[in-house]
Amino acid sequence: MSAAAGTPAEGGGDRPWQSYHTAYTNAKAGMEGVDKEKVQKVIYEMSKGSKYFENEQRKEALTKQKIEYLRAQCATLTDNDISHFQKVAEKKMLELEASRDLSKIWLHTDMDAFYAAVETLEDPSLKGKPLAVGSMSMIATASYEARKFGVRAAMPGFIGCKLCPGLVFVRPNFERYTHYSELTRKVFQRYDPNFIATSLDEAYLNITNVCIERGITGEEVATELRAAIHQETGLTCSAGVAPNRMIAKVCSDINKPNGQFILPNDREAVLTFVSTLPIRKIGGIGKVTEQMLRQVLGISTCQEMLQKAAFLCALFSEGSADFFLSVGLGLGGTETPEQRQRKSISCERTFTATSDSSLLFDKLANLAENLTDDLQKEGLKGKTLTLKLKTADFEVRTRAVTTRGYINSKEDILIYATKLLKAEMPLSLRLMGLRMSQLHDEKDDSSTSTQKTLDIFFRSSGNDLNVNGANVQSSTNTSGQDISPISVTTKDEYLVHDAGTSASTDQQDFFVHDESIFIPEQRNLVSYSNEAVLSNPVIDDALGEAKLDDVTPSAKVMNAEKFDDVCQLTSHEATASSSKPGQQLWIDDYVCSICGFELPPGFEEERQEHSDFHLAESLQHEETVDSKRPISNERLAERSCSTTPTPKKKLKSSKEGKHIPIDAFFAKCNKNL
DNA sequence: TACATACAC
DNA sequence: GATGGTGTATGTA
Repeated sequence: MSAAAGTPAEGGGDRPWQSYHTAYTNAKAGMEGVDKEKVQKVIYEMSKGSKYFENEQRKEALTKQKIEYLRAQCATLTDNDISHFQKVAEKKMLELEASRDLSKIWLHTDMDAFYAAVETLEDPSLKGKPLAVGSMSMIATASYEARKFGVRAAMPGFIGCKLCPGLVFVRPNFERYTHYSELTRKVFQRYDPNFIATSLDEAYLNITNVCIERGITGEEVATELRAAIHQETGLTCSAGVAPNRMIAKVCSDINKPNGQFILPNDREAVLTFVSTLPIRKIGGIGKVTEQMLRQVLGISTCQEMLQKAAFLCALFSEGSADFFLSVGLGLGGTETPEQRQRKSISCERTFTATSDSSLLFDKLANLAENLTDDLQKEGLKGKTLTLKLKTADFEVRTRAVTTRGYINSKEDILIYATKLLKAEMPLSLRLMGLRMSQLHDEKDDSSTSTQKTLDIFFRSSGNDLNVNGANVQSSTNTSGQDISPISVTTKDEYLVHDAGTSASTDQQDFFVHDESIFIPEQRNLVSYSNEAVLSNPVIDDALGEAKLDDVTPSAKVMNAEKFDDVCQLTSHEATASSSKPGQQLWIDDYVCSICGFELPPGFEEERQEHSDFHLAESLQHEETVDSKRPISNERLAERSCSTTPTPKKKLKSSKEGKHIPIDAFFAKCNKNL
C-alpha cells in the first residue's frame, strides 16, 4: 500500500504532553510567537490525572482505533481497486471543476477578539492588559495580550492563570456583545442586505453587486467596510475576500487582527492559495478529521487531497469525499443559501457532580422550565425530546423520546424528561440538558394547553360522557373513516413555515451561540395546513386513550406492569392497587396504579388532576355499562412513550469490514465483472 | 428514530 | 479545585 504514509505515532514515551491534543491546542491568530512546547507541557501537567483528562484519553484511544481501522482498509486495496477509485475520483473532480463559479465576490468579516474588545471599550482601564472573558472553568475569548502567553478561547481559566499569572478575568456580558453585534450588522446590511451572520462576531457578505455597481474592487470594499465598522463601533475587525465563502473565511484569518487579505477571482490564484494551505484551516475539518487524514493518508495540505483523491473516495462516504475534493480544488459556497429553519432548541447546565436523585430531579425541572420559556418565546413546539447527561467521568449520553404530538409546556416536557432520566438512574452527573427537536410553529397548531384540555375533558364529563361528546368534535380522516377525537393527530411533521428574522436573545450566562442566518427580508413560505390537533398530545395520548377504552379498574392495574415493560423502565411491583376511584395509589411513589401513567413526586397538583381524571372516567364507566373492548395498555404505552431501552453499551469494535465505501466498492466491482 | 461523534463559535 | 452552551450535520443501526 503506497499511500498510507502516515507520520509515526507522535508523543508518548518521554514527552507525553505532545500527544495530548485539546480543542485549544492548535494556534489561533496572535499566537505566532508562543512557545508551543511550553504551553503544551503546562496544559498537560495541569490536566493530567483529572477525570476530564482521562475521558480525553479514552476519546483519543477511540480515534486511534478509527485510524487503525482505516489503515487496515487501505491496506486491503488492490491495484485494481486503486485504479478504479482513481477513475471515480477523476470524474468527480471534473464535475466539481465544472461547477466552479468565479463570478461572485464574497467577503468574510470576523471581529478581533470580540468579547475582550467590547469589554476593553467599555472599561478602558483594561486596555493593554492580558484579558480573559470567562471564568476559571472556561475562557470564552482572550485578548491579544493574553494570547501571547498561550491563553486562548476554550481553555479553562485556571490553566490560563498558570500560563499568564497576571491574567485579568471579566465575566461575559452578552447584552453588550449583542448590542455591538447589532451595530456591525447595520453596516453589513448596507453592503449586502442578505448577509449571512454565523455568530455575533462573524458574517459573510456577497459583495459582487457592490463591486459592480460602484465599480470598485473587493479590496476597496473591505477597506471601506472595516473603516465603517471601526467608525460605528470603535472596534476592529478583519476581513477576507475571495470567490467563495470557504476561502473567504480562511482569508479573514490571515492578517488578523485589524487586517484583510484578498484573493483574486482567478482559478490559478485559488489553486496556488490552496496548495500549501493546512487542512485544519478549513471550516469543517477539526481535530479528529485532521488526525485521520494525516495519519492514514499523509494529507496535511489541501492540495494533497487531490493527490490522494482515489483513497479519499475509497475510504470515506460520498459526501465526505466530495467535501474533501472540493477543499482540494478550493471550491465552496458561492450562492446565498435559503434561509434555514431552526431545527432544535436546547438548554443544558453543568454543576457540581451529584448522584442525589432529588437534586437531579430539581435540576431537570429547572431545565424544563428554561426550555419551555425558550420554546414559548419563539412560539415553537416540538415532538422529540432529548435528555443529555454527562456523568462525573465526563461520559456523555443522550436519550430521546418522540411524542405523538407537539409539546412545549413545562409539565409535558417534564413528564417525558423524568421518564428518560429515571431510566438511567442511579448515576452521578455533572451536566444535564434538554433538547427539543422536530419543531413546528405554535401558531400553526390548534392544540391548547394541558389545563385547557383537562377543562374540556371535565366539562365533557359533566355534560355528556359519551366519547363523541359535544365538546370534542368527531372528525373525519382522509380515508373517510370516522375517527375519534382522541386519535386525531397532527400530520404536519414537515410543515414549512416562516422563520422570520431572529435577533439573538442571549440569555445564557456564559457562551452564546447565535446561529441565526440574518436575512432581513422576511419571507412567508408556504405552510401546509395541518389536521386539527384538538388538545394537548400528552394528555390525549396517555389519558385520552384510557378514556376511550373501557375496562374495569382491576384490569388496568394488571396492565400497569406491562406499561413498564413496554417502556423498558424500572419494573414496578404493582402491589398497591385500588379499584375504588378517588383512592388511587401511586406505585413506588411514581406510577399511577390504574393506568401506569408516571408522575414524579412533587407534582401534587398534576397528580390530583390525574386522580380526578380517573374519578371522572369511573363515573363515565358507570354510565356506559358496555365492555366492548378490553383495554390495551400496551397501546397506551406505545402511544405515549417510545422511550428507547437503557443504554446498550455497544462496543463499536466490530472488525468486520462494514465501511460503506468499501462495501459499495465491492458491490460495484462485482457488477462490473 | 435513536444515538454517538465531530464541528463551529 | 476547577474543562461550557447552543446548534448543525452525518454515520450507523
